[in-house]
Amino acid sequence: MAGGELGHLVIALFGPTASGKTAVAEALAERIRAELISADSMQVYRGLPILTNQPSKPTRLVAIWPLHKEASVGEYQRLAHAAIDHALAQRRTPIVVGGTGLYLRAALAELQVPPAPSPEARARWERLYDRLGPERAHCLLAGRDPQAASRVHPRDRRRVVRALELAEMGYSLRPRNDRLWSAEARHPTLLVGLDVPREELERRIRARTEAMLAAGAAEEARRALQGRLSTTARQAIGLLELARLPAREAAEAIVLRTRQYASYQRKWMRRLPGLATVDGTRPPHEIADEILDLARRRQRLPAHRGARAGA
RNA sequence: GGCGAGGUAGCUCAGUCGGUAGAGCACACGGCUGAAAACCGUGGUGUCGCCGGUUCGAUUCCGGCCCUCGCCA
Repeated sequence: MAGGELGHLVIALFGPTASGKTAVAEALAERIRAELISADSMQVYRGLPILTNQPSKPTRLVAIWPLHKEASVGEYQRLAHAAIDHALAQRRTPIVVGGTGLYLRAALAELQVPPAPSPEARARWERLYDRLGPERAHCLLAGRDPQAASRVHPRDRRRVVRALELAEMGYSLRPRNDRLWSAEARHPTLLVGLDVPREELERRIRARTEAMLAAGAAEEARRALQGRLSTTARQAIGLLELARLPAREAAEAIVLRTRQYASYQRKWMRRLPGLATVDGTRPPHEIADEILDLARRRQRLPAHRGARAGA
């Protein structure tokens, strides 16, 4: 049988920024043969190690793309699946650590990812949307893909445009197998969420922001902005703030956006099926022990129950 | 001290010719399938600075007081 001490089990760690995911993952890697794999839409970029809080221990799918590259879940998904399967083949336990809910689900499951439009098609549909206005554009979509239209709000320009592109190419925005919000996974998976109370998280976010500034985040941002930035990379928290605002204001803006991001991640945590919550305020090595305990217990269950728990 | 401007939501402000008020941001909740640190939707959270007067009724008009900012002393 492939896999190490824990067999074919994949361990996935989720939680808000500053909940201590990285430290716990590293503590786990000290205890078992493991392979750390990042599920983070910003850590994939090269050139922002401080702002995106990249781990210091070797981790897959970190710093793999230049800042001018447009990120894509589909592309990330292929790399993540390869990394996970490779680790298992080497009898290592893949530990998927992520802050980006969509990326985490893409790494664990087989999401259907329809093809990208040509830039021309996108521009054409965007112009049409702007010319018709939300209501009539949505009507047009309803005529071509009623399923998609019923799930998309007329004012959601991005999704109406995307659905129109896909309809034109013979696809639908609504996939046949909706695996995003299910517990389905490619391998038996233990999904753990680190829970940290709001007030404690706020303290950690402030401390981390100060630490980033002290570590030279402003210089990192300035350097990154000298090159071409993809629309995805330029969304990194702190990048534009540090370039445009005085240091104090930038720090406040970073704290605010990080807090908002953390609250978005908590939402994902509530919603991810099959997620086991552990107390993130305890020391990382204790949390790691608790997770290994959960993992070993999971391994004693019949495979089909392990794979489908919470589905 | 004098003159001027102002005190309305957590913040920045609008408004009410007298019938207890609303925008943006923040915040909360929900959605999401080649952008997700993105994007979309829903929700107003309030001694209208304080005290008194006029009035059926004052956040609005009148008087006094307190506070903030600016200019002049």
